[in-house]
Amino acid sequence: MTSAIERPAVAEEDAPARPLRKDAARNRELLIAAAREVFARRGIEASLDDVARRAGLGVGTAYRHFANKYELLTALMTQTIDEIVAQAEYAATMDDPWEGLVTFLEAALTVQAKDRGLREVLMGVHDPEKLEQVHDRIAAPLDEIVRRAKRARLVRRDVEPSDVGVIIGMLCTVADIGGDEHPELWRRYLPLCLEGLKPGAPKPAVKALDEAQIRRAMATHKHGFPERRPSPSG
Amino acid sequence: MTSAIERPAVAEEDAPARPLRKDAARNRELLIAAAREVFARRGIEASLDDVARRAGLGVGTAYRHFANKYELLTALMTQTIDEIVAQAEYAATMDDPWEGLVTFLEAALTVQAKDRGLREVLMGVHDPEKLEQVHDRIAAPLDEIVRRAKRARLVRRDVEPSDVGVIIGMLCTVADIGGDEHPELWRRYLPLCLEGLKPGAPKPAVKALDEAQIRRAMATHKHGFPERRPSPSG
Amino acid sequence: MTSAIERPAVAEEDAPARPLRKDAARNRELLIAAAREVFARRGIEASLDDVARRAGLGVGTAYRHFANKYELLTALMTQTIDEIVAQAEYAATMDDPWEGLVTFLEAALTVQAKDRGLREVLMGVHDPEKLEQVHDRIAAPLDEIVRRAKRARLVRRDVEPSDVGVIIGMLCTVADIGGDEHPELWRRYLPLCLEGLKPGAPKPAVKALDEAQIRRAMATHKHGFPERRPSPSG
Amino acid sequence: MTSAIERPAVAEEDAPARPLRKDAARNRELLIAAAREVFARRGIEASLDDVARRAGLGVGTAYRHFANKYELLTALMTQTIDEIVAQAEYAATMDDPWEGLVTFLEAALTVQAKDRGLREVLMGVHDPEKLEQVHDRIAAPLDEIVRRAKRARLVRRDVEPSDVGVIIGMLCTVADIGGDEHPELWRRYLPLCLEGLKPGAPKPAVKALDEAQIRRAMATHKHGFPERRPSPSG
DNA sequence: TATGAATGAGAGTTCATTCAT
DNA sequence: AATGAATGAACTCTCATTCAT
Repeated sequence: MTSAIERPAVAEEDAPARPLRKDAARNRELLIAAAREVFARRGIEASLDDVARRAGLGVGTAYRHFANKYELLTALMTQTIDEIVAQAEYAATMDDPWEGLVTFLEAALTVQAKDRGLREVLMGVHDPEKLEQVHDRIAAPLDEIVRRAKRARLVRRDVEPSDVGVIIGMLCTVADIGGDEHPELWRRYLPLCLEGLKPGAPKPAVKALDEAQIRRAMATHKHGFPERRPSPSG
Repeated sequence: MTSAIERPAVAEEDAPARPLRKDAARNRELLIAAAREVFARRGIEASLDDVARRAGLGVGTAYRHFANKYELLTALMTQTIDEIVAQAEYAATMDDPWEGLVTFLEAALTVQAKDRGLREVLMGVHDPEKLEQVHDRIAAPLDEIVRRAKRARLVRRDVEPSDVGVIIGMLCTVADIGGDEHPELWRRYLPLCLEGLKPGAPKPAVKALDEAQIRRAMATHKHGFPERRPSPSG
Repeated sequence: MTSAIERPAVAEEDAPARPLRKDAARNRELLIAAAREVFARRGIEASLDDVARRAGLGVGTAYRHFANKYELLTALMTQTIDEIVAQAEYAATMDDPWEGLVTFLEAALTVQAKDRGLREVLMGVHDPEKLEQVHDRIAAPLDEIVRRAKRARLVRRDVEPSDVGVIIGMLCTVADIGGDEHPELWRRYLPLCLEGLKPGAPKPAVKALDEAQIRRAMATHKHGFPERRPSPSG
Repeated sequence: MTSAIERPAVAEEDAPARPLRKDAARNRELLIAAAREVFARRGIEASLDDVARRAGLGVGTAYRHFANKYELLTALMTQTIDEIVAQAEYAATMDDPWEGLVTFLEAALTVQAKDRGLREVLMGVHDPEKLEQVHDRIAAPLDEIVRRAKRARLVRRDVEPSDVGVIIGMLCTVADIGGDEHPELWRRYLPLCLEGLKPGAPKPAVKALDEAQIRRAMATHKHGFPERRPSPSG
């Protein structure tokens, strides 16, 4: 459940993942924690200076650990994905497949509902490679969760793993709307969404995305991240 | 359905809204169209320079028509809200209440699904006054739509107008995910959401927001738009 | 006589005014020197870009040291005010009260005559708070200078400290007129003004401003500096 | 005493001063009056758009009458100079030379004291040619005023016409300081200055500027007027 | 001729990123 | 390794000036 992130940004390419010196590792965690707080409150617009200051470190240190702001954001996401993957793996083993599905959704939302910056990053991912990794890790347990629910006739045949991802996105939006004042609002719409997956519900005319499609869809640059600009010369 | 945008930003005092010169009116439309395209593709982060360039005009012209970037965004929103309100009013009069509800949702989504910037504005606008106006105009027909559906026992008693607003938001997110490649993806999740409103579906433990709550929630500054600053000209 | 400028603009919170790094301190001085030159020559209309260029630095650096153009101007003014206050304090202790008065006027003018931007700021600053501070510091020695001259019957009874301030302003104008070509022109009009203060000279029909009045008068926004605007970063 | 300005800006070079059509002449006066009001209140920073709006005309019309903002400002000055020249001519004929001198100074100040923009322009003149014309017209009566006062031993031998000009400037500054709240403050400092001209007063060590010098000094570009910028290409 | 829409250079300011200390 | 000063491109907005209507 804790972060699996171990490589600093400076470790180019495929260095053998040498563990960080202890204080460096600590700074990395400080930065991620600070980023989470700052971005959670003010969104991804917040400046890295602010993040660094919150972490009690200099900006330079932030750049030693993360090649750029986007990398830091990605690290946040990765860390969270780690948690969600863990939850998915656990949920995939629960006795009751329905409970597994619900547990997974609740876990994912509980993590994301509190963090605006995180939601922004998760929906606006830029690095197709990174996203591939995420998908590679979540695909199996999510598949399993959905497959078991289908086998037990708890959800329709046309339901796909991508549906679960989309539903998480939808409920993130509800969390956005609810904001700090109604942090549990998404819980109203979770059963609502689940209801529509049940065998009794009509099968929608539009098909779900398959795995390749959802990968591509999410990898498409959608959210206001600037193209990597040419580095300032000075 | 017609545009509510009629006065250029320069009308400062109490000018009687004299109609624009033909070329100015055309440029205004060019700007709005360009803004829609640019913001639709790149989000509200896009610069007014880019909008003007896309319109084939100078920045100054943009500022002649809209006092600032935020006003332009608002104009876009207003125009669309007009359309949606019109749709709501129409839907509220349809013979079949269910068809009315579905028609309204489809209409709203059809408009918003294509426009990321618009969705950002609609979810993130922080001009409470403007948003009040929007709510003031949409409240009555939306109320009517929901009331009729409830009276006909097509949706549960605990369903509120705010639920419809939230569902629109959720489906906007789906549109975001679908992007240009799967522009109809949201149609898969519309029936799914509707299913959850039906009397057969379990009543969620969390209550819907009432009107005052949803107004407040949406008015809360979420998406980092700077406060309107006083002009520095003195 | 020493500079009162010690904290960089970045010290936002309650940092204990840690001394600047050596290079930063040097750049700060470069900036102030450049600002003095540029504003002295071209007035406060000159752009910060020009100031930075003259200092051989980037604009960003100017903004690291001064929150905005206005702050830089204030820093300049503060530095000079320090000098003038010191001169006033010294002049107030001179054996010969008349020599004290003249010495003070000459000192103040010598400082200001060379610097158009400074004169503009001193006459037009509209930060009432800052100006209050200036007055607070200069009031006592100036009072003393005038009081001693009056007690020694060297100037009329109706002369007020504000007269000295006004005379400085008048001579600044002469310096303006003289420009670089006649930098000492103001010295012609200094005895002229002093003559009018002597007991033999007729008492003017119009009374001098008292301290409260001159404070108000000088605090009134006269030279079009924009209000400090709230930062748009939110 | 009324304006002697008769040529529109469009009359290039030395057209034979054809009188303007009546409405054009009226617009010209409207513009100058509006400019006076606007610049008087807000200084020369005010925009031409504001001036034109105040005149009830379009900016374009302003540019038909004045080649640029600076020309308009100059027209203001010229108009005032006309008044002052007329006053000078009148004062030069008064029986009592001292009364003539005082009358002239009071008249000049009365005109200028009320108008901040005017003072800014008068001190910041740009067009050496225009200034030459002004000097050419004021020189004779001013000379006469000073000569008569000297002949009657009312002022020292070293007093020059330029001294009177400088004193006007100094008192303008007092008017600046007095602002709207103490519009008569300059009257306190007029006798003060005059006292210093009297034969009893000591002769200053620094000599007055002669006519050529003061012409040059005032023609020197001192105040924040931008170099004529290259016209925008679009 | 009069109008006011259009233009774009330029101003103040921010912030991701680099680099000297 | 850590720091934070420096950089400059980019952004929003203004206004003198031009030009189509």
